[in-house]
Amino acid sequence: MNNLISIKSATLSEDIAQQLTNAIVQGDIPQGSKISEPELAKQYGVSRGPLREAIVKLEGLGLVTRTANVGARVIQLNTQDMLDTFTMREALEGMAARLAASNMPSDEIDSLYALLDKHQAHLDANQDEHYVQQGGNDDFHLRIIHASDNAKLIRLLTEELYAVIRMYRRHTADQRSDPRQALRVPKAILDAIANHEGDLAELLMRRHISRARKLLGQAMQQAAASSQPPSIHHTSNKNKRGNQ
Amino acid sequence: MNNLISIKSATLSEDIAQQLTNAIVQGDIPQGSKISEPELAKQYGVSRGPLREAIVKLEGLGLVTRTANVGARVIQLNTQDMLDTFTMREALEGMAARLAASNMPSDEIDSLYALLDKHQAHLDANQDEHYVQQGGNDDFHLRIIHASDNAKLIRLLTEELYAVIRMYRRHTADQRSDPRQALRVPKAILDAIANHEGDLAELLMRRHISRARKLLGQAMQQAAASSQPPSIHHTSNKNKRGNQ
DNA sequence: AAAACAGAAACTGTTGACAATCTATATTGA
DNA sequence: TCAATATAGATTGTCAACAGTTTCTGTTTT
Repeated sequence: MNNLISIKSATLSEDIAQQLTNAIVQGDIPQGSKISEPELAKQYGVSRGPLREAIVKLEGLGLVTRTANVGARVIQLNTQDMLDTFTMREALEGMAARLAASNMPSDEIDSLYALLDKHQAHLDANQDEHYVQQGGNDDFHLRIIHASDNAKLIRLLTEELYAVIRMYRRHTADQRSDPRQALRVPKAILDAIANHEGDLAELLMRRHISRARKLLGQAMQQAAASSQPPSIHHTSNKNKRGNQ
Repeated sequence: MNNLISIKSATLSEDIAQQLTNAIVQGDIPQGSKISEPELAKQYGVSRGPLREAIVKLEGLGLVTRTANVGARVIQLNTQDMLDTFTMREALEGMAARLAASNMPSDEIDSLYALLDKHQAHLDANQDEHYVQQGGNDDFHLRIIHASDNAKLIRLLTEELYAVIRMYRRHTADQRSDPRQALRVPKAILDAIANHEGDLAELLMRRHISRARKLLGQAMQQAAASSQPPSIHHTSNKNKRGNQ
C-alpha cells in the first residue's frame, strides 16, 4: 500500500529516507519505537532492500540507533542530548556567523534586513509570535549558515544536524519574555555581519543560541518532572522502552 | 577471495565498512576512483548487499560521493575542502577544549601531563619529530575531545570527522619551525584546562588548529602548483578523473 | 575524419528467498 | 510458585537473480 505523499526521487531508497525522516521529525513514528523492516516495507510498498538502505542513512543522521541482529529504534530525545546538540550548534553557528561577516554579499544582507522587517511588521500587527519562531527564525539562521560559504559546515548544519534540532523544537516552543524585543538579537547579529565584524557576530550568535539552550533545557526539565512520577533520584532512566 | 585482515565483527557490513574506510584513508583505494560494487564484492568475498550497506555508511562519513544509477566515487581531496574541514574542526575542538576545562577529572589531567612529558623526552632524545606528529598528537587531541563529556561532540569529531582529517595528514606532514618548541602550545592548552580557564583553553586550541590549517593550506597549494602544469588559471579542475 | 547513432555490455537499483540470530511462549523441574 | 530450559515464531543479515539505466563500442553518415 503506497503512502499518501510520494515525492518522486531518482531512487526508492532516497524517497523512503526522506519520508522516514519527516515521519520521525513530525512524530508520526514515536520516539523510542522499534523500526520493523517487514512492517514498514509493506507500508511503503517496497521491498526490504531500499528500506534497509534508508535506515542506514537515518542512522548516519542520528535519527535512529541500530543494534546488530536486533534492529533499529527511533532515538529518544532527552534533556542531556538536547543540551549536547545545542552546545555543538553554538560552536558551529557561531563560526558560521563569523564567516558570514566576511562572505555575505551586500544584496543578501539587504534581503535579510527586509526579512527581519517583515517579521517585525507581522509582530506589530498580530502579536502572534509563534509564526516567527517556527519558520521565520529558521530561515534567518539557515541563510546565515549558507553565507558562511563553507560547504562542509553547510552540509553538517543543514543536512545532518537540523533534522534533530527540528525534533527538539516540536516539543518545546521557547517563549520569550517580551514579544516586542523578539527580533532585537537577530538584528544585532545582522548588524555585525553587515559591518564585517566577525568577532562580534560570532559572540552574539553564540550568546543567542546559548540562551535558547538554557531556556529549552529548563522547559524540558520541567516537562519531564511534571509528566514523570517523582522517584527517589533521576538515575536510571535508561530502561524505558517506548514501544510501537 | 578473502582479504588479508578480516576483523571479526558482528555483521559483514560493519567489517566491510571498516576495511573500506581504512583502505581509503591509507590510500589503497586512490582518491577519485570509482567504487565498483561487483569488483569489490568479489574482492572481499561477500555479496553486493552488505557491500552496498557499507558504501552508504561511507557516504554518511563523507568518504565517498554517490550518484544515482552511476555509482560511488572516493572523494577527491582538494585544498578548499581541507580548509573548510579544518575551520569546522577549529570551532568544534575549541568548544571541546572549553568544556574539558570544566569536566576533565584531575587524574586524567595528570595523565595528559605525563603524556606530554613522554613526548618531550622522546623529542630530546631522538630529534624525531614525526613520531609526535603522527600518533602522539592525535592522542592528545582525542583525549581532550573525550574530556568534553559531550556525547554528540565526541561522536562527530572522533567517528565522523577524523577519518577525513587523517586523510589530509597523510599527504602533508606539517613541519614546525623549531622542534624544541613543538609541545609549547599543547602544554599551554593543558595548563588552561588544568586551571579551569575555559575561555583561554578554547582560544589557544582555536589558534593551534588555525595555525595548522594555514600551514597545511600552504603546503597543499605548493604541492598542487608543482605537480600541475601551470595553466592560464586554476579555474576548472573539476573534470579530472582519477579512475581505478 | 569527425560526429551522430545503434547496439551490446556492464553496472546499479530492486526484489524475493534462504540462513542465522534473537525474542517470546510454553514446558519442565525444583 | 518461581526459575530455568526448550521450543516455536518472528526478525535481521545475507545471498543470488531480475529490471532499468548508463556507458562503452562499433558502425554509419555527413
